[in-house]
Amino acid sequence: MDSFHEKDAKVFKALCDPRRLAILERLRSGERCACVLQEEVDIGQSGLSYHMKILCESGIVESRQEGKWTHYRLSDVGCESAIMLLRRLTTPDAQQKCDCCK
Amino acid sequence: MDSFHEKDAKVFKALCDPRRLAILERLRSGERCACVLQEEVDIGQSGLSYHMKILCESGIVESRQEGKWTHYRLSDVGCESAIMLLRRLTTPDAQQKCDCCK
DNA sequence: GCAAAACATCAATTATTCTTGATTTGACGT
DNA sequence: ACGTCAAATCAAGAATAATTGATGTTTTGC
Repeated sequence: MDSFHEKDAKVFKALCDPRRLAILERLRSGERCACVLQEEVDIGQSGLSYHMKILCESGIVESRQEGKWTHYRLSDVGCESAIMLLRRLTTPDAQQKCDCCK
Repeated sequence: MDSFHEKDAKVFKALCDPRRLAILERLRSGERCACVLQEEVDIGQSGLSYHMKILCESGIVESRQEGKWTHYRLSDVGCESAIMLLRRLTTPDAQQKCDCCK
């Protein structure tokens, strides 16, 4: 299919899993390291890592390495561009009717 | 899992498929009946019906019956509330740090 | 009432995503 | 260099979602 729709879909794929939404909700109150997130959302280590990768690749979350810890936080830029994308996708264009709608 | 996250995820599930994004894009330029959409996005009849159901159930699209035709259009209310949901999910809260972030 | 058109639904297959435990990698302290 | 801890990656299975063709439903025209 169209590659730009694939790319847009990726952002929403990051948002369409309840566990990832639970993670996002935790990050709203500030940066967190993986080990803390893991407890807060009650998930296994490899499971958290899997979901964090998806969130980071979508651009909504960014990570910061500090020694052996990884800290995650919401990305201002990523979040804002996700909102703008959604707005763009749902904003009406020029008003044209198809044939069968007169 | 938390049922409210399940419910929120549903909106984004509607948006995370490239074919559905292609459909949305078509609807931006105005209402369309299923038969026209089907041609425009090059999909089979039952496939379109499947995707339209998901879009309608998310609230982003609404449908209107006219005889044997079904017309679909973007829902102002649904689109706006999807944007507000995304904004809410990505807006930082009170700034608290977890223990290991000092 | 019958046939056809426009969709919706169903059922079977395929594809994708999620989960889980095991292994690997990289950083740190000793 | 070795052991340990934090995460990432891998691999196998389970769960979900998408595709496709067949069947069902409703409306319209005859």
